[in-house]
Amino acid sequence: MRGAQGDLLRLVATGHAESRAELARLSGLAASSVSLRVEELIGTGLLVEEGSGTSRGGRRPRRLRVSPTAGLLAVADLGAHHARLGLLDLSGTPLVVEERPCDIALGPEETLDWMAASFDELLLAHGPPGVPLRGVGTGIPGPVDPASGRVVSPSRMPGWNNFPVAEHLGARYDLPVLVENDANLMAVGEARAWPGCDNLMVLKAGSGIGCGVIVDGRLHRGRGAAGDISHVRVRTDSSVVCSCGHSDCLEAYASGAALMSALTEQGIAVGRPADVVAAVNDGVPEATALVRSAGRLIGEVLTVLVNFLNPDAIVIGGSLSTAEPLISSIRAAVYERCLPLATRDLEIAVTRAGPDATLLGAGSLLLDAVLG
Amino acid sequence: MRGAQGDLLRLVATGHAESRAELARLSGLAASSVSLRVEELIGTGLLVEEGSGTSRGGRRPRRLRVSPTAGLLAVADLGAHHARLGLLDLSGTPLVVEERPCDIALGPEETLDWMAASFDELLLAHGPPGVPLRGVGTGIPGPVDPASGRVVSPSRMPGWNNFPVAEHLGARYDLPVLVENDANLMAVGEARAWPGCDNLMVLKAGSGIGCGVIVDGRLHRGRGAAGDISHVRVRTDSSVVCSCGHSDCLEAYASGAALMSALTEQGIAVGRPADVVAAVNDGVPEATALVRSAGRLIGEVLTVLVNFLNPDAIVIGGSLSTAEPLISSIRAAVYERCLPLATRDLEIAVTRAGPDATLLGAGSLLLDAVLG
DNA sequence: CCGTCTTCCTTCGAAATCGAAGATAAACCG
DNA sequence: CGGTTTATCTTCGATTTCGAAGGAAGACGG
Repeated sequence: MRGAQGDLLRLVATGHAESRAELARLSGLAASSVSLRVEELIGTGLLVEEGSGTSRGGRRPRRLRVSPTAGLLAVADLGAHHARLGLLDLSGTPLVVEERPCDIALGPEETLDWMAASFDELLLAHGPPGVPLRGVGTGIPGPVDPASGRVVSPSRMPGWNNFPVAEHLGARYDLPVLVENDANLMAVGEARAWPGCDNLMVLKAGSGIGCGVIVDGRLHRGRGAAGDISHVRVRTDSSVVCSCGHSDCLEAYASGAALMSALTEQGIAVGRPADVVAAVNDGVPEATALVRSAGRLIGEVLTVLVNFLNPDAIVIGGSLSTAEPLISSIRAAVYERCLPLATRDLEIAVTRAGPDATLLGAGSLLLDAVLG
Repeated sequence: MRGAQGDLLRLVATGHAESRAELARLSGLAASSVSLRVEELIGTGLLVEEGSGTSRGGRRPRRLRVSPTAGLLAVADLGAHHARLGLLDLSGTPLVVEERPCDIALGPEETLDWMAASFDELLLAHGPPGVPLRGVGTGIPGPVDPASGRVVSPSRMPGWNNFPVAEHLGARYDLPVLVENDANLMAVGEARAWPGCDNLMVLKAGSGIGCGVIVDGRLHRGRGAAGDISHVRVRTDSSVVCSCGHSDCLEAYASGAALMSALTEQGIAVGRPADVVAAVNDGVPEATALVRSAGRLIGEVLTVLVNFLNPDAIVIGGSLSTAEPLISSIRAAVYERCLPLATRDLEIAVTRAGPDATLLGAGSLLLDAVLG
């Protein structure tokens, strides 16, 4: 699937184009060439024509879709104690998504074997017969070197340091394999839900604080470590030493883990970040106050980045994103302190892609590899 | 000059390619197509063949250059009290650069007329006869809306707010016109001097503190205001209100203007940022101490941005960049506090492009418009 | 000095792409 | 309802681009 055909298929798969005319506009190819290639793609069974779209004033376009029988992608979002696993078709649409408990502290081999076994189960139970698996991807809650597919100095993944995840998966699957930081995948997944927004900051507020950056419509990796905001020094009265060795990191005050231990110290039992949200929603004043101050600290850090990057939107996801006070205090801090020029058109909102954003992002990046 | 021919010419003009073979590698076109197009470009007088390059193990390439008679670009770097003006050929090489005193506080019309008159003088004195002017560009020490070419809420340019600079220049010159923030142009100019570095932060330390950002090899504008770091809140003991209305902005402590007024208060006479550098180099302890603490504050702000953007290099230019203590204290702060993953391959260095970086950047962006 | 290698560049038939013109289909509007 | 407008899609000859093969020019090594 190379060259022009791959480009066209990708445009349809990613939802950017739905008709031959749109393909012509977006690909830069002549309409006649597009028709030719599309016929071929329909001939090979990768594209299907499906009804007609909505008119833009003239003849209605004949809607194109990636064939549901063209292939499947198996994707995962590994978390500390839970993983989300799913099967997508080649348009990135989920067929099935499941959340299962797991424990990455068991180490990479065991965890990845478990993941593969889970994929097999999903394929057996939900994979339409005869539809081939075309790619495998997973999000990792730690830094990943994009070139080698290795985990690099993760803070909360014992036994994973420098483990060649992509290589390990590649040995089992003779398919394109994607390994990427979970916040980065989440950002890619969100980006598809924010058409017209080419510059996004996507915050993952869960046990840790992650951030993925979309610049010019594409994931920004820098040298592999871009998007870290959790070890920024924040201004506080107290002083706490973070796991990274420095003092007063954002993570030590505003991450789900930090909130949980603070609440526990105050005698309020919480076992996972969602419990913090529940406490806030139940009107537990200590929880609300803590979440508020976490939002303020996060917002103050974002202030610097908003002035610098001048994004179209800040999207907040992760398990803490359902805590309303978090969002509003982030908003307050950003709007108060940023330059008017930077916040004039800035939207600060919760995830549009929902809890599957990471899986959708994995699908999106995998498509590039599969259709490349 | 559209399509494939423009692409080829641009590759030669920007110095990326020097031979047909290199053009083929970089453009993705077949070698045969390149030859065809290059012959045409030579035929129209835009390219010339000039001797041969160095062998890479086989036959020596026939070196290609943009013809010196293909055209000229007139570029300017407007500052508060001085402007640099220059003529470039279409490969972006300066024919002549001059620095002249000016005063932007006289307002846009008068300043732009003065600029145009200066261009005319330069063309008369240094422009080879018969070589046409092909584009005009200028850097502005304030925010510029890239789409409209207007100045937007500048802090130190009385009378310029919302003035349509591009339109005004376009009325005088029937040519491509470029109007862009000076730090952004400087970043583009530096980028050409840092091959292999696709992600750069370029700091302009002069009267103000500007920053241009190169992401993936291209200037990042965001919604037009990207790159601002001067109004970030810094941690200090004292408290100062900035011109933007907030307190403790970086600019209020670490800009050349702030250093000048602090030195003046201590009875040391300085009239421009270069005087501060001179005082440092003369071993005036107050000056050195001030510059050190400015560097530390700047470095602390950069810390956040380095973790987030994970650039290949931070380049420091502007008139304060020759103060060695500034550079070293920025380095110290960044290396001390950033994540090891982010600083592992990070270079922090002074400008390679020198004082003409802004002019070179203007030339580079203008080329895109001229050859587009 | 002479053969071999590498790289650069051109030649020429094959293939892909373009673009103008026309056919098709639906919205819009008196 | 029928003409007008708008947009989508196809047809087909002209143009561009490709790519394999070969010639040109120098490096390298005996």
